[in-house]
Amino acid sequence: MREVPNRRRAVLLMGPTGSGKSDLGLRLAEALPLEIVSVDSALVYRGMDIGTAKPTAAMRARVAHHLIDIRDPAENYSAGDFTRDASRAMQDIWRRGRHPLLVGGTMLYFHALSSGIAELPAADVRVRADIDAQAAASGWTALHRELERVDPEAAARIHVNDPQRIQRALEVHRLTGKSITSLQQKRVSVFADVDVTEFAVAPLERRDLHTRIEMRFAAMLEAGLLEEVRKLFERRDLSAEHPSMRAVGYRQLWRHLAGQCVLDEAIEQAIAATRQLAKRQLTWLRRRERAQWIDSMHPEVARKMIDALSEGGFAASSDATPQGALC
RNA sequence: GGCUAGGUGGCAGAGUGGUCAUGCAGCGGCCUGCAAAGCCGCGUACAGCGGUUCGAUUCCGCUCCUAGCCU
Repeated sequence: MREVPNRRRAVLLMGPTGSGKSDLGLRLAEALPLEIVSVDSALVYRGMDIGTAKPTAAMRARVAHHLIDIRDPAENYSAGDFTRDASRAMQDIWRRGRHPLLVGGTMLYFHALSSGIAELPAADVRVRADIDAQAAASGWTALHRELERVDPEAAARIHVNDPQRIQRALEVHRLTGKSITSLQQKRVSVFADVDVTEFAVAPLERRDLHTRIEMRFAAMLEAGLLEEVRKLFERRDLSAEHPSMRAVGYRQLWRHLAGQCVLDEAIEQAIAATRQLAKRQLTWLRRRERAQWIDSMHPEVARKMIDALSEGGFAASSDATPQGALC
């Protein structure tokens, strides 16, 4: 008698860049009735494969992956877009009688899913251009003062040197006439009625993570990352300002292609930027009280996780080969 | 062996007789529609040993080390 959970479940697999979570996700999904939902702000872009360590076509043929290659690099993607796309993907998966395995390192997206995200207006190019022009003319301090008038609470928590957030708060106010603080009050978690299991995977030692990051970037270059970036660089409609081109690795190699630094410098900076990204991801991870920490350097991580999930009521996938779960 | 110029925190690089360089890296943190983004915070460093001085990273001497030149 196989247990058929009537409650909707979801498994979260979170980890810093280079922790090996994609491979791990694949193994879990092959052993259990799971489909992968990518939680990654860079994997959404088509044509950005090597530098994002995107799961290969072969991997994606073995297990269903969602929210990968859904945007052109010239387009923008946001936490709001993600939340909408992810809920839809999860609904579909549940409808198929399976469970979503959310794998990734974009911690704001996980946060939006768990804590919910308010219904705010999307970014508005015109309003942003206006604000930028104002900033250029009178400085961000003046805009921060303006925010103080319309939304003192936001002004109190947003630092004067944080243009990105000052702009967003002002933008929302100009678009709605209401303060972002008041609008952010009501938010609904996508996981309100879902049984969520959270895993945080990372090497126990920071040194190990740094070594992996360095080796992985070298491998990416070997695999043709510079050529991949060059293709994007040569597109007339992309610039260094595009969010996609601000991604780690792409940004630094773009600078090199633009003649702003030599290749060695770009490489060094890209690796440092990756380490910094991983550090920020770990800061988010430490705050997730419900996460079970898994040492990604341990040889049997996959086995342990599958066991943990099976004990938690996940039925083994009937078409899964046992070996796939072992190593 | 002699002469000259230097030795500043992990690296780069200013400076001063008695509060603080700074940048990069690193570490900690923040985080609600650009998040692989944006932002905040954190370092008795002044080669060693003596001396002068109320006080020395800063002045003097010696030692060691480095670079260049000379024999």
